[in-house]
This record gives sequence, C-alpha cells and structure tokens, in this order.
Amino acid sequence: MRITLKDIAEEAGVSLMTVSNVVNGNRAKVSAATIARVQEIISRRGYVPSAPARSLTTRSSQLIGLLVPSGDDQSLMLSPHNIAVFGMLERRLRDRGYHLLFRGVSSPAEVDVALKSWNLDGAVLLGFLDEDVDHFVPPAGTPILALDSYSANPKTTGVRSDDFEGGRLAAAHLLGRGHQRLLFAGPSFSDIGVVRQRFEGFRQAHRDAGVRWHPSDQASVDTAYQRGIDLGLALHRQHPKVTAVFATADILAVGLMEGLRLAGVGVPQDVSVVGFDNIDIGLYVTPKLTTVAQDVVAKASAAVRILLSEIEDAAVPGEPVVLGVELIDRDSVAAR
Amino acid sequence: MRITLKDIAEEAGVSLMTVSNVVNGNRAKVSAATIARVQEIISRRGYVPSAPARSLTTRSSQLIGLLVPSGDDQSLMLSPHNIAVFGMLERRLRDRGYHLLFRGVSSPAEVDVALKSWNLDGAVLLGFLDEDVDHFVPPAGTPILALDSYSANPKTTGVRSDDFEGGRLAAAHLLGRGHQRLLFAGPSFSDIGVVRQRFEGFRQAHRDAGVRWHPSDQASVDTAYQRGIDLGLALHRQHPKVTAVFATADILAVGLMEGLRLAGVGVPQDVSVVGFDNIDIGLYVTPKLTTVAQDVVAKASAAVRILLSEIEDAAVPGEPVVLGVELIDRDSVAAR
DNA sequence: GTGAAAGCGCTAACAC
DNA sequence: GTGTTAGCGCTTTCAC
Repeated sequence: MRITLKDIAEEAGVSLMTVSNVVNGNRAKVSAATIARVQEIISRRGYVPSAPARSLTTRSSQLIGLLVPSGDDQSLMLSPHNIAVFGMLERRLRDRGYHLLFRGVSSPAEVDVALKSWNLDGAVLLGFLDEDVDHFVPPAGTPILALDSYSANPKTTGVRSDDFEGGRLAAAHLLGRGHQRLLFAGPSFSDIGVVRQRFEGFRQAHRDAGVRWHPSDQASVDTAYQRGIDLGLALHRQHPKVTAVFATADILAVGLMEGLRLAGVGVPQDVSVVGFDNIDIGLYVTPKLTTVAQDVVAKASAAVRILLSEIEDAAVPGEPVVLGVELIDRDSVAAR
Repeated sequence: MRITLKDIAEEAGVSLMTVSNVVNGNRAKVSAATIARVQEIISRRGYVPSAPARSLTTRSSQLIGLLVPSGDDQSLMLSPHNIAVFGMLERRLRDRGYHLLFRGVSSPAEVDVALKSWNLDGAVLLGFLDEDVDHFVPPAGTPILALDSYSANPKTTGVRSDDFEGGRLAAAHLLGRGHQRLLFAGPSFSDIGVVRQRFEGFRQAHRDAGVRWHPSDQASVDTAYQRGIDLGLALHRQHPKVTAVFATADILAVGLMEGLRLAGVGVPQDVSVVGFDNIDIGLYVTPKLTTVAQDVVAKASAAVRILLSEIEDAAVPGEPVVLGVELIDRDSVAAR
C-alpha cells in the first residue's frame, strides 16, 4: 500500500495541509518544530509524493517528452550524434527537476496522443523531417522544440547548428588544400533543410574561392555506413575527376573511407574526405576523420534552456537558435 | 482547456460512464448506436484520456522506468551495446502499450523516488554494478529487471548473456589458432560479475586446451577507447610474450588496435585481438574486429517479456534468463 | 500557523 | 444498456 500525505498527517497529528506545506517547502506557513517532526516522519516512512496526483491538480507534470521517429520494422532512428544529444538533454532536464518520457513515434497522431495523455509540460522533437515538423499541431500551451529542423512551423522553436557555415567550412578547407573537384555526398535534400543548408554553404565556398562546381559532382546517398561503402566502391568509376568528398554525416564518411579502401583507393593520398558531426567513431577509424564538429553540449543546453523558459516563464516560441560549428582537422584530408 | 470525459458525455447526451466504457472498449455494456455516436465525437474533438487521472484510480501507470547510472559530471554511462538494447526495449514496450520513462540516477535514493513518484509499473536497470543492484529495494509489487547483472538480489530478475561461454569462445578461438600466451584485458572484476564470468570462461578454455595461463597475462583497464590506446602503446613492453588479446568490450578492443597501430605493432600479424559485444564500430575499423556477439534483440525481447509477465500476470521474480552468444570471425585474428 | 472543503479526470462497484 | 456514488492523492482557496 502506498504511503500518502494522510498517513503522514495522522502519525504527526497534524492536518493534511500542514504536511503538504512542509513537502512543498512553504516554510512560512508552518512552525519550525512542526516542520522538523513532519520531516522526520516523512523520511522514516519513505514517503514520496504521487506525481500523477500532483499532475492532476496542478495541470503540469514535470515531464518532458523526447520524441523520435520510428519506422515500422526498425527500432529507432537515432543517429550517433542524436544519441549524444539525447544523453545531455536528460542530464540537463534532470538537473532542473524534470523527467524524460522517451517515445518513438511512427505517425503524427501518436505525437498528439503522447503529448495530451501524459500532460507533458513540453517536448523535444529529435530527428524528424522538416515536413513532419511542419504538420505538427501541439496542444495549445505545450511548448515544442524541434532540433535540427528548418521547418517554419510557428508553434515550434528551433535549435540547430549553423549548417550553412559547416558546409562552407568543409568545402573551403578542401579547396584551400588545392582540390578542384569536390563531391557532395548526402541524402537528396528536397525535404531536409539541414542537408540543403550544408549544400548551400558548400556552393558558397566554391564561389568564394572562384572554383566552379560541377552539378554532376553530387551523390544522393542515405546517411548510413553501408551506403558509404557502396559509394566508395563506385566513386572512381562514377566520378573519376573528383579528388575530395564532403559527406554530410560522419557515419557516411566512415563508410565511404572503408569503401574506398576496399576499392584500393588511398585516403587521403588519392581521395580526401571531410565529414560532419564529429562523432566518436571518427576518432576510431584510420585515418582519423577530418570533420565539421557540432557542439552537442551547447545544443542540449540551449534546447533545455529555451524549452523551460517557455514552460516556466510562458515565453513564446521565438527565433531559431543557431549554434556555431568548427572544423576539426585530422588525417583524412591531404593537400593536392 | 483540456477536453474531458465529461465534455464528451455532455455533447453526446449520455453519462460519463458510458463514454468511459466506449473509450475502454467495454463494448458489451453499450449499444452499437451509442458507441458510434460517442466515438465520432471523441475523434472530432480530439479527446485523449488523461494518463495521470487513470493512473490515480487504477494504481497502474503503463509506465516502465529505464534507469541508468549517471556520474556527477558526465552525462550518462551508456555503452554502445546498451544504447542498442535501449532502442529495442523502447520498441517492444511501445508495441505492448507501455511508455518509457528514462532516468539517469546518481544515488540509490533517486531510484526509489523515481519508482514511487510515478507509480511505475516496473523498471529496467541498465548498466549498474552488481553491488548497486544488491542494495536495491524496490517498492513492494514493482517488478525490477536487471540487465547484465550477477546480483543475487531476489527482488530482481536478471537477463544477461552467457558471459562464461563468451569468454570461453574467445579464448578457444585464439588458442585454436595456435596462440599460447593470451592477455585478458578488462576492468578489475572484483565488483563486476559480467567480467568475472568472461574471465572464468577464458580460463576454462585454457584448461580445455591444456595450455597454461600466466597470471601476469592480465591487464586491468576500464572499458574505454582511450584506455585501449594506452594499453596498445604499452603492450609490447609490458607483455612481450603475449601474441593475442581478449578485450571484454569492443570499444576497448578498438582502442587497443589503434594503440597497437601507433606503436607499430601489426594487427593481426603481430598481435591478434578479440572483442566482446559486436557493436557497429567493430565493423568500421581496419581490420574488422573479431568478436563475441551478444544478441541485442533477444536481450530486449526477453527483458520485456519477463517484466510484463511479472506485471500483468503477477509472476514472481525467477531464475535469470541467459542468452546465447556467438563468435563472429572477422579480420583481427591471425593463425600463429 | 493550521485546517476544512472542493475539485482535478478518471474508474470500480453498484444500482436502475 | 445506462446512470450514480465514491474515492484515488493531491493542491487550491478560504476560514479560523
């Protein structure tokens, strides 16, 4: 049987409200002696307030939803970078007294249900397509934060890295090392703003350097290790003039390097590679991957800060927050 | 304002209970016509039952806690293997209508609070030391499942891989390839049953093969990439006779290979390496890592099956479930 | 400082 | 088939 406020009140010989005030730190309303006595009983009996009951009366839950897309068969669609962000998010939220409800969603309707049923105080969208975010209609009063989204949905606030600058940095680095034909490898970006922005930055670097980019120097590949291998195997045949590749994700870049190796193409002697994200794996491969780093800690911190200010201070969704990126120069790029 | 049963009942001109029965699929108690009418209103108004309110009356929450240890400064202590397990767990639980409350805990007291406050129907412990699990006293009636634990805590049910067999498999493979001096590399196992079991299996293989194992052929290193590098760098000096290493985790093995490379030691020509877990990264490194595979899907599935049977069928905590392991023969082991 | 009453949204247990 | 009553554990409001 669960221990309730009433149990404590009875044992202490005070009213229910007095105990409630002690629990909630309304010290001004209770005498010091009572506080001490009640607190002793509480800790001795191991009383813990019922969150559902609290949630019912206060209309808030101290619960934040972390929503990630989930395909039908696959388990979850979390990239290594997003996993890192997830860990930091939990940490920060916990510091602020919130709990995290983790939920994979396979249809927009599920999002609505999750949000409403648990009375979530807010939610973070991690890994959704811009289009999905666009169609998102949160229950009024529930702040939603979309990570890495370029959706213009006014109901959500965005937090993302400076993808344009990241793309520019990657290409500028390669161009600066004397490469003239760079391949852009990433998902087709009709529906992914993140990728499109990286591409635009990539183009910008070419313009800045006065180097022409050939539209054929582009490969549409999903962000997956195996797709990288496939591309690496076929690179020389399909793109003989290319001497460097910018992959929009480290995991793709790492697969690419393996594919190139299997094809007998040396990295970085024959082909240079730059990735994006700065995930751990980039450090574990040979050669170590040169990449554009996203700041995981900053991303999670900003997300929590903004979300909680919308929750606690009733701030309204505002301009997206854009985080800086940085080129990490390791061993997968050679001068030409 | 939240839409409630009452709102639906009023609009439909029926009582609250009728709506409740419709929502809960008590079709026998409501006429078909009423069901249809009520259901139409529900979906039109977007009604979603309040989980906290439900939880309050039914004393169950459809919530499962996923508890992971969390150090003070670090974000989370989730190994790559555990991340994979986590993803599968969420998937399986969702299929069964449960939600996952994810929580990092830095002290045993926090566990108790998390369990009680949210009325969790059950919890999964992921990544805790046996000792922590030993001291674990769940609220009566809340089933707890400990993953990868050798704790004898009768309040918890264990699900783990056959670590002994895994250790045996790894050593037998190496011994079978002609190696005579194998190094056991892993955390000091005074407090980690998983590691101790792998070690015992490792010893057994030596006995089976009639090869003597030298107590000096052992390195106490934490399960981390950087520790692997350190070991690889020092291996030849500290253990000159060793020609093969069994690392108790892939991430350690991968770091070790990098350290060996930096030290100019060839893998597998000079030193062979076998890991444990079969995480993705092992496939991304050169040479590809030979390892003992744990079955992530089976682990998550067994965990959910057992936990839910304890919850829904009031089954009692029973014998630990032990999952099979398998040696994946890739490129990091050479014959000698 | 302390307490009594009402109600959050829902379901269990009974009437009708 | 449908409705009524009571109560889950808590906080809010207002009285003492």
